[in-house]
Amino acid sequence: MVIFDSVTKTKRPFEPIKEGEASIYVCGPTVYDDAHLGHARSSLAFDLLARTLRALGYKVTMAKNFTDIDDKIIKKVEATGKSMQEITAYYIDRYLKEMAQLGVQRADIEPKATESLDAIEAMIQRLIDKGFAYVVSNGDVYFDTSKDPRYGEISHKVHDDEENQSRVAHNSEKRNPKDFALWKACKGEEDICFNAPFASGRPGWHIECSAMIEKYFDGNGEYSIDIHGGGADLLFPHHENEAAQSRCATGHELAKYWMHNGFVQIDGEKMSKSLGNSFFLKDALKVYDGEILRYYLNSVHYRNDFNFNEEDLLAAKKRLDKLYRLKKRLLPGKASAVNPTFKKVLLDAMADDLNISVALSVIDEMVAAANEKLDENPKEKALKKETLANLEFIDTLLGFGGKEPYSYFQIGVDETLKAQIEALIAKRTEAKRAKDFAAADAIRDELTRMGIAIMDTPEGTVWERA
RNA sequence: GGAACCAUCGCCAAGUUGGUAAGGCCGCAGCCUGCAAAGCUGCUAUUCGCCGGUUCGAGUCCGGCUGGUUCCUCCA
Repeated sequence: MVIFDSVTKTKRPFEPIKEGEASIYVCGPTVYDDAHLGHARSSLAFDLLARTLRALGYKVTMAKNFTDIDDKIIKKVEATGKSMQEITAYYIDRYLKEMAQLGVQRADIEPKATESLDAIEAMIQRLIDKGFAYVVSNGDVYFDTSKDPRYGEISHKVHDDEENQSRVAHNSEKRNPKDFALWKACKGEEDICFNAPFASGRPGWHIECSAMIEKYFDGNGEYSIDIHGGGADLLFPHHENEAAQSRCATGHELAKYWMHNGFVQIDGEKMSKSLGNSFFLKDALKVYDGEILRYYLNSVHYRNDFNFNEEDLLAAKKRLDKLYRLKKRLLPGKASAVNPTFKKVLLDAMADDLNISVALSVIDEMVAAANEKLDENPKEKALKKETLANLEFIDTLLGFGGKEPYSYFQIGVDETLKAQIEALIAKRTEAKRAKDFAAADAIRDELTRMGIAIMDTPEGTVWERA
């Protein structure tokens, strides 16, 4: 496995800190609102990472946190009158359900800030004790970036204090402009606060992740985890700050590899709520099946920016359709063993920093080759069984193609409509038998108007939702 | 203002060590079909934003320009 490390900006061979294992921590969402397409993309990208590493034989432990203490959540509490727990539990539940629709496997560890306060406080205390952090008059605790000579190495940000000074002038008690809050002291009665030795208050955003990683991963004395992931926007300041805190608190580096996924745009425009475009994942899921969205969102390399639009989505759907049409030709039957060459080529592609484009092209070629052979000899049992096994492998590695093909093509068609369609097809088959092609074509037109496409096969007429 | 990344066929998109452009969508022709659809076959960039340079040879390296995105503030 080769991974593009955002810190060195090069592809580096994956050499885990513990032989045969892979520890991954991905920054999850702050749960104050519904998940958007960007969350989906990040989630999907690291799902692919975990699946690939598992397929390569690594024992993967993946953690994805929920930030459930945050200013935006507090604002939502104030705006809705609901409790913080109600709000965060609601959005966590929705997030998990929507990601499940995309075929994202659950993380092995899903830590929450509210459940990690002990670790957070301990780490802050350690930083204070070691002189890397300081408490100011109101009880806020800041990390002293000047005490960490390696601060800036993750994001390659140059210290340009002069310029930044003006921006953060109001934080007068900060010793350096780049210092950031580890703990925010309670401001008023209505604030949501937790007790801590330094002051009643709540943790800063960055410390959560550092503390959770220390809590759940042992590391090897040199690094705490193998891979730290997240959106490209998190590189600075979030990951820079995480790295600094952990480095100073533990004496070793946080992660051996850093991976960052690219951004999602919609129809060429920056994704924002004000645009009113299908910003939320839930809206996209109303229109498109999760599996298609998964295929589409994963069809572009995770580091590239992604321009979400209907035309491309449709092209992606057609590619997936082809795979399922092949699957129709293979059933009923049982899978034998995956073709070793196919497996190797597919895995090699994914092992190259998740080269999904090559992986998908390998699949397309496999599908075409199988169709060709089946055209020649529709009853080739060994081929059918092997192809079925190939499809199973694709499902395990990439998370699509696992459905029963007829149901895939009939998503959103209820039983009544189904019966109606099948009755029409039966009528058409009768008309065809009687060589009444005008009547047969009229029925086909009617089905087309209903959004149903039909195709005649040696085994009879089958239909799909167009 | 500072920094990073990107720019390949009508559209999406691959292309570590420079060696002569994957795959998909669309389109065209053919096979198959009562006709279609589906599937298959063939065709579809002498060319990789522009201008220079290095080299026997560059999409791939270097410099400049143009265009786009991102980060420097909460953000996947």
